[in-house]
Amino acid sequence: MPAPLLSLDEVIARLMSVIRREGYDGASLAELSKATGLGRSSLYHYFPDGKDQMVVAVLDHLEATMKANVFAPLRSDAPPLERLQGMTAALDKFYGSGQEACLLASLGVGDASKQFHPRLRQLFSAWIVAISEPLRVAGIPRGTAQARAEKALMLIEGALLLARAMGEPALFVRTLRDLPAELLRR
Amino acid sequence: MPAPLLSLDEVIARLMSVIRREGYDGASLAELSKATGLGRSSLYHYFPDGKDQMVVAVLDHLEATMKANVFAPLRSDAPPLERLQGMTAALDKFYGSGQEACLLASLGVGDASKQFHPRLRQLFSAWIVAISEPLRVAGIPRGTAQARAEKALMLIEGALLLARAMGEPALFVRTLRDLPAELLRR
DNA sequence: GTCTATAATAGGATAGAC
DNA sequence: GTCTATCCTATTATAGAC
Repeated sequence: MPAPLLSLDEVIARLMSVIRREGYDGASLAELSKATGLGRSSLYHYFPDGKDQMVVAVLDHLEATMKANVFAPLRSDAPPLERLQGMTAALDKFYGSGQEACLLASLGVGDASKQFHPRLRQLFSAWIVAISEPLRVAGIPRGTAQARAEKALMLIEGALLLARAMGEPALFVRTLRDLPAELLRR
Repeated sequence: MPAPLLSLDEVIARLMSVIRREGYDGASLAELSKATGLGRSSLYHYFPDGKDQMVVAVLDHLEATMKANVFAPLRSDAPPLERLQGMTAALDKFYGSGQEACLLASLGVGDASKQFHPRLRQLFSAWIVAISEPLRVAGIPRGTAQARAEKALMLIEGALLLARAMGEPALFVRTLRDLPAELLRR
C-alpha cells in the first residue's frame, strides 16, 4: 500500500471522536483502531507511548481547534455581541448541535482525570479568559466579567450534559442561543 | 465470620462512591471489592448479574436518596425560597461541597450510557419537575418554571464539572448559594 | 456468606516479517 | 508504514470448599 489513507490530523480527529464519546477507560485500542482504519501496530507507530500519547495528541488537537474556532472570534475586532455569537456558532458546530459529548468532560471521569487534570484546567482557564475579553470591552468590570465567563462554561457544559442525558439536543441549542445576550445584560 | 460487617445499603453506598468517581468502565471489580471489603465472590452473591446489577442497585439507591434529601424539601410546605435552599443544602452535602462527581454525569460517558439512558433521563426529569413546583407556587408561569428548572440543573452539573476540573470547589459552592434567589427573580 | 482457585476473555503493548 | 502473531496483564465471571 502507498501513502496512508488519512493524514495524521484526520487520524487524531477520529481518535478524538472515539475518546470524547467513550471516555479514557472506554476507548479501547480495538475501537481506536477501527475508527482510524489503522491496525493496532500502526497506531503504535504514530504513538509509541500508546493510549496516553494518543490522548495528549487529541488534547493538542482540541487546543488548536479551540484557538482557531472558539477563541479567535472572541478576540476579533467585532462588537462584543457578535464576538460571543461567533463563539456560540462554533460551539454549535463542534458539539453537533448538542449531540456530541465534550472531550474535557469525558476525560474528567476516572483515573485519567488525575493524569490530564493540568491540561483540562489550563484549557478551561484559557476559555474563561477568552470569554471575559468581549465582556470587558462592553464595559463590564473585571470581576463580574470573570464570574459571568465561568457561568457561561457551566451553562455550556451543563446544557450539553443535560441535552444528551435527556435526549433533547434542543436544550443545548436554546442555551447557546440565549447565552450572548445574557452575558452582556446590564 | 458472623454477620456481614456492612449492611447492604452501606455496601451499595460504597459501590456508588467508586462508580461516581471512576465511571462505568473505570470501576473495576477489584476496586469495587476493595471499597466494600467484600471479595469478588461475595459481590456476586449479592449481585449475581455482576457490575450491571450493581449499577442498577446504585441507581435505585440514588433515586431513594434524591427523593429523601433533594425532592422532599422542594415539596415541603415551606415558602419557595426555603424549599430551594433546602435542596441546595442537600446538594452541597451530597457533592461534598464540589469535590465529589455526579453519578449521573459519570454514567453518561461511554457505552454504559446507552444501557442506563432511560434511567438517567427519568431521574433528571423528576428533578426538573420537583424544582418547578416551588417556582409555580411563587407565581412563575408553568413554561418559565420548567425552563428555569432545566437551567438550574445545567448550572448545578456544569458548576460541579468546572469546579472539579479547575480544582476550585468554591465555584460549585458559590453557584449553589446564588441559585435559589436567581430561580425566583421576577 | 465468604473464601480460594480458576477459568475465560478482553485489553494494552511488543516483535518481527514484509 | 502496515501487517500478523504473540505476550502479558487485568478483568469479568464461575466453581466449589468451608
